[in-house]
Amino acid sequence: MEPGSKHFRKRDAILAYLRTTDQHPSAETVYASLKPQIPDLSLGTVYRNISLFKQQGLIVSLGSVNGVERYDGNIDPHVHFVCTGCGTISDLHGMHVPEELNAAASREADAMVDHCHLTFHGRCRECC
Amino acid sequence: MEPGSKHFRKRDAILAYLRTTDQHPSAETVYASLKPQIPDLSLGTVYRNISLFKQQGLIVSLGSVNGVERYDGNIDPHVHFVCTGCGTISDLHGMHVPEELNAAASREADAMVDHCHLTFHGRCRECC
DNA sequence: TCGTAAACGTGAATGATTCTTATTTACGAC
DNA sequence: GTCGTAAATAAGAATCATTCACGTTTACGA
Repeated sequence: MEPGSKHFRKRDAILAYLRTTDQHPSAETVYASLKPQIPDLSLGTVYRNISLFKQQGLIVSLGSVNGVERYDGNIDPHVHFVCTGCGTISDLHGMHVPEELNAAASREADAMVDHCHLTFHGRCRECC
Repeated sequence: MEPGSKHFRKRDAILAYLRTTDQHPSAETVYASLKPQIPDLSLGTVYRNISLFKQQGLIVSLGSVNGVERYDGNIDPHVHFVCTGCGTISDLHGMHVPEELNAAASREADAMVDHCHLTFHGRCRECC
């Protein structure tokens, strides 16, 4: 938002939160995290804006873990690890999917591929 | 089931269907596909058995597409393409995630990785 | 000050999935 | 064969994440 404007206050807070955290939160988590600072925030607003950000490509969905969709405000491609015990998602910045695989996938699928997700699943140290 | 036994009739039909198709169906799709042959099949049975198969490692979940979970009866690791238009999931048998990446991920995540999913997203020829 | 459109809060609606409960089924012991 | 038991099931209610509908608030420009 423009400085001094109160327009889009909540929308911006939601996006800022998603961009700041590395927790890959759910909508509920975003809501719970912002509620103390923004007492009149509603869950509907969180869902509405998250869905807007997704459309605009400002955030990405990481899919659902235990039936709850998770989001990432860091849109440059990276690899994830999901703990099947506690549901924690963490970034694996040390690994990369070679860009050229997208082209290979396009060819094999006979489709227009625009991105891919590489996700490892297992149990973190705390969960086993 | 043992030959000659009628025990586990529906359970086996569900597993057989999942192993036979390459459609990566949802629970609803499994139900609709088997209903004609098994008129007294119920959706609850499909969900119950799918959840059992998942636990036992007989099938894998591919995550949700448009809010609906999808399953694969082919449990050896392979790559998928998901069309964001029509929701079709197809196999990319020509591509592989090198086994040794699991070890690298274990190391970086400090966790016990047991499998990974590589999924490309885009639009199939019919959808654009 | 007024009009307008975007953003929002609230609560109802939706829909996939899970749970509950009573029923059916197969099989072993007698 | 009959009875007891445990697994599998059908049916429908319940749950819960997400979306929708609608009336209200807010900011800004005319």
